[in-house]
Amino acid sequence: MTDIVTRFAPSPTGYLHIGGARTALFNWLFARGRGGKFLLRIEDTDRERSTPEATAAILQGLTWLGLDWDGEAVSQFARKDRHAEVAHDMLARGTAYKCFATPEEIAAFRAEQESKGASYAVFQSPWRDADPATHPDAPYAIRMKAPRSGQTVIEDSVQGTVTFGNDQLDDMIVLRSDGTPTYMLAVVVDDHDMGVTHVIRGDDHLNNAARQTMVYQAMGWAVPVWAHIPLIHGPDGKKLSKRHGATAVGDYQAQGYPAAGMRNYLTRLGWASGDAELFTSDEAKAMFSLEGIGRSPARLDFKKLEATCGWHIARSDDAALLHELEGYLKAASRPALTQGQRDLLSRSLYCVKDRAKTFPELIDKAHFALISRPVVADEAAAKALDPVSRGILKELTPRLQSASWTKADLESILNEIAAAHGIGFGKLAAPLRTALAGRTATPSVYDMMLVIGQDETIARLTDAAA
RNA sequence: GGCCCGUUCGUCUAUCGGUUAGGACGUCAGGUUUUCAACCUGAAAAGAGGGGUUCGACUCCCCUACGGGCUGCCA
Repeated sequence: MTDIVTRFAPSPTGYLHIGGARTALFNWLFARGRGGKFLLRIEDTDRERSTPEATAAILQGLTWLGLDWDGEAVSQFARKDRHAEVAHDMLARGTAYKCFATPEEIAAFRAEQESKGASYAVFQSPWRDADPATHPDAPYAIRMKAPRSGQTVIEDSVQGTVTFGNDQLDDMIVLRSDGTPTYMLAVVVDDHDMGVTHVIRGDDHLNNAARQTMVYQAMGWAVPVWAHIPLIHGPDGKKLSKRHGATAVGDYQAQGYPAAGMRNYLTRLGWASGDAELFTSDEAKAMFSLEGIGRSPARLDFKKLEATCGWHIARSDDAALLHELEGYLKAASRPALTQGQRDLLSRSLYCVKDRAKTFPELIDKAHFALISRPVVADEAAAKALDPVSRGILKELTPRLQSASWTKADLESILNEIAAAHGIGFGKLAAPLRTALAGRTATPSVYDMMLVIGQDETIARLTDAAA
């Protein structure tokens, strides 16, 4: 069994799309779960549309998601000489030919076919069987000499056996008249040279697989295992677009979704292994297989994404969580934490992290720890502070001065006060909550007091009682 | 137009000829509770339509409908 080699091959024409990220994830899971290699290749042969900024954005997106690749990212453009070499090799083998047809001639051919109402218009170059010597000095493109009859069969791990009639496939150009390779050639040459054994990519490439198979055959190379995965759709079932909101992985980071949750959610989108729903990346690597990939496009469901992320946040190590949260603040262009906030937030994580689904939510739950006096109460919280409750707070303060500041001690003091006034604990907790956080929805009053400490607690209660 | 792919609860999915069609998110109803969450229990909720094949089809075949992809000297 040869070692498994997968790759992710985006074109750097924009940010890393969420669908592309999932494709990368599947390749990563498959390779990493089987001791194989996961390679990265930037398909930058289209010089017009490729930008270094897009390349940087893609690498950044993969890095944030935690999808590490082996070796350096390969630039497809840098390999253009090798591509040309293979094209000429095909020429020498007689599996390709020089075509002098101009784009105008080809366009005219298509227009004519269309006007005749032909069901399909596969361009048949007159140069396929002509002697190139009759037209020696003109620029030419190199076209694949594809079989005109019979069929080409794709054995796809996801889609099954897919058969194409060769009469549907034209003699595609492998090397343009300016000497640059087309995608169809470059992708095959690179995958072969890089030793790629499994091509896992979007099913928009399924048709291409047939033509690419012809290149493999023309060169006598082993065809890789294909796995064409369905694309991701928006919540409305339509093709994912800007209109649906977040389509770039960077958007998800900026919205505060944790990377582990994104990986888990994206793994389950279009793939399943029994009833497994929530798992770590190590578990995912162990479970992942091509057989588990679904055949129909999946829709994005933000509610489920959030639920998944909440599970991961709750289980995160505090230090790692804090670190990632700070990465979120930066990505979202929010102010960084002060050292004091960092400490308080760190101390409060235990009582807020199992309540938050995203980082902004986590920060909101930890509001009581991040604010400083004077605590400003919102409208609903302010209602809990009436003359009676202020009196109780006043009475409570001296008791807290001498408390040992453990949960048990605080509990007995508060229960005692509540009992003394013949009120339920809830009646006492409300004004406390207002005094400590200025809000009606907070962690437990004990946790808040323990996190902010004795001095700060007493100061806030004194403020509120005044 | 041609070729190719797809279609199970609202959503993600399990099922690989025989199940009361299972799980998860969401929704709804209870419970727990110092608030909000979290958590626990329960409920409603699905095989696109039509033909076959078979003792028996969600599962296999065909047709239709709907959705998607490809059809470039883009990737």
